[in-house]
Amino acid sequence: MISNKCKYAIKALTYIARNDDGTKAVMTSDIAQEQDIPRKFLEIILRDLRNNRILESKRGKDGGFRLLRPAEDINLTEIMRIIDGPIAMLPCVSLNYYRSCDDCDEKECEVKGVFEQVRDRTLEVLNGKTIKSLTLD
Amino acid sequence: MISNKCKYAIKALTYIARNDDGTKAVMTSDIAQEQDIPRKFLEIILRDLRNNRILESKRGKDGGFRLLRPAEDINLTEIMRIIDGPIAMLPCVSLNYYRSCDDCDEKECEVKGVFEQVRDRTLEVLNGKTIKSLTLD
DNA sequence: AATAAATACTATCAAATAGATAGGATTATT
DNA sequence: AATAATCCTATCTATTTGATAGTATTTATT
Repeated sequence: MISNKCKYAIKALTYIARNDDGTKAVMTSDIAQEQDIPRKFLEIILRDLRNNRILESKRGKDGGFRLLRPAEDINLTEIMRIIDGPIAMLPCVSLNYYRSCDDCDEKECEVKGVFEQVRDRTLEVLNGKTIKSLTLD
Repeated sequence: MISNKCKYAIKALTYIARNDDGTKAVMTSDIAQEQDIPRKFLEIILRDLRNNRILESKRGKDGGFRLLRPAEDINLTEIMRIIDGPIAMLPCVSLNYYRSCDDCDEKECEVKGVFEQVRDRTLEVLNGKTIKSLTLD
């Protein structure tokens, strides 16, 4: 399961991609209202995405958020890793958040192989998905 | 991520499948020691699997656990669903634990489609894996 | 019948995570 | 100066995770 937070992040980014007309930034309150996301919680999420160089922000009146890169260059995996951490189902199989298992010898672990396959198939799908591709449905 | 509990369950079942020689049941303490799983925690897991008709148990001296069905008839998905619940990454996309989203209209949700694909690819792998297949590595 | 050895059951607990909410500080525009 | 937006810090509650403790019950053996 991905967290609600992560789903909110994806929906927010998609909304921003769709609604940035180039004239002014997209406001938290608009996103919150349109996408039905708790506003204060969304603030945290957007700040997080900004700190991770997915968004840029502008403060003060007419402030808001804007994608720092083109929507077709922002991959879903990147967002999921920022918000939720590993995509893999086992730490010992994670490409970006690898941690070894205490309880098994990785050389002969039977479970590991299965979840490497799951990871690869999952990434085959997710690597093909960008914020841009989500706006085209 | 799957829980430790779920990984323990899979490892325990694989151990039982490999070590049941037909003469006597496999004991919790042996599994715990060999697979490096906290014994009391493992008790809970095995009881859970027994209550869900994956294992049968025998109490008292020479007691222990045994698969209720052949290892090739016990699918990984079944174990994962018993221990961790849904396999899908979103409730609204789960085949066995469906729950609707409060915050989106499923008819036009852009996020849903992606995670349906992930679910399908994941199940393609997991549906092909049984406890038996894990013992053959 | 007593003993030993196993599972079954109930209760509890600590730490982490999820999912927020509150309130004020800061910045930019008008 | 007023307004409207993000930024920041702190806090909170409920749930889940990952266990541990202690006792009751059952079975095989002696």
